[in-house]
Amino acid sequence: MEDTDKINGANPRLEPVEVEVIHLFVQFSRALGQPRSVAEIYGLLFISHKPLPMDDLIERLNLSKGSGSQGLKYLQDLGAVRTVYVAGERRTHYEAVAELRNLAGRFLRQQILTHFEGSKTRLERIADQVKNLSGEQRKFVTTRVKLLRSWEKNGRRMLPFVAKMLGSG
Amino acid sequence: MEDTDKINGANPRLEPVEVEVIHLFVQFSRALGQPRSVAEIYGLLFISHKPLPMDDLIERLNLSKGSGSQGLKYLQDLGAVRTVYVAGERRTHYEAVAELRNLAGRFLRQQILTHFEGSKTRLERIADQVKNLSGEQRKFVTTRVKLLRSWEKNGRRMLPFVAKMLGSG
DNA sequence: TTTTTTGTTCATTTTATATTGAACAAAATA
DNA sequence: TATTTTGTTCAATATAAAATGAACAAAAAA
Repeated sequence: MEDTDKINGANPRLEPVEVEVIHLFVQFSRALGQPRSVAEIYGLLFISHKPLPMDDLIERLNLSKGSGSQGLKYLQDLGAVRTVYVAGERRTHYEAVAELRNLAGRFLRQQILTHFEGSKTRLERIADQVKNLSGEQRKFVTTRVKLLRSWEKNGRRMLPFVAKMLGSG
Repeated sequence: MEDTDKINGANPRLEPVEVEVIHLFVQFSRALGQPRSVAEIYGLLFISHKPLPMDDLIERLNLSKGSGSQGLKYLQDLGAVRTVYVAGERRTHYEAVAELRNLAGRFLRQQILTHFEGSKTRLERIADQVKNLSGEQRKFVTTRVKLLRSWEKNGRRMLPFVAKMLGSG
């Protein structure tokens, strides 16, 4: 008889300490807007003292093959997980990259910068359109555009800084 | 005949410059994981040189009353919008609070800290469970717990810093 | 008081996102 | 070679989040 318990129940395939660590990463993931399955995969790899193949991950976490494959690909692209060769084993094994140094930077770049892409262009377009306005409104919009510019600058200055601070652990 | 165009079409109730600014805030909102309607409301208030009542907002943005009411409440709680009394007007009017100083801090606190709440407790629980382990695994888990602790500390140190940097515009 | 205006709440619907699993491909083994 | 193992892709489905609008309440006006 197969066991189909979920993480939040009592999954005999996971030890208590593993369950707790996974929960921790799932919490993180909600704050960062990442899918739960990805957090579960990273969490389990993070706390496993030896590399695991995809099979193990999806069986112990009750994930589908698709989620496993995609989640691992995502984490690899992010640099949060790397593949490891294990002697005598055919399957590729994975382990967590636990150094925040580059990880944080890459995450911020991927999550934030891609979204901010084009904001510079759009700001310029807005600045152009100010010319079509007049009187009260023109004056006001001009001050707003200035403010937006300064926000954008501050934001850009901040990102590498945050990455550095996080990476200094 | 009523016009029902969306923001991304040509909404005659919104001037081109307003459309662009709203788009900008919608982009922000995706990066920050906030609902689009909230971004639209803030965007329109941000670029309007006089306070607007809820009616105006939902009509020009094609939002429902519910979204308008909830969005404004959310923005008020965040401190991103304040109410303004307008002489001879019965309806409450709203204007954008454009100072990032406190805003950023409150946003970070609300979005990040609430999610991290309990992470400290959970970390302690994990540290406890280490006692039940032995050998190789115990050693490894111990180092991981130390790492998690340092990450948490760095994160906490960073938040006020970020808030300050953003607020210095 | 009755009526109208203004605004809130929350069950339902819609939309966006994540997950699944079947079909497929590639590589190793028999 | 045929067969099993391992892993990917992506259309279909399930889940979570946001938006709607009807019912309701509160306050002002008639």
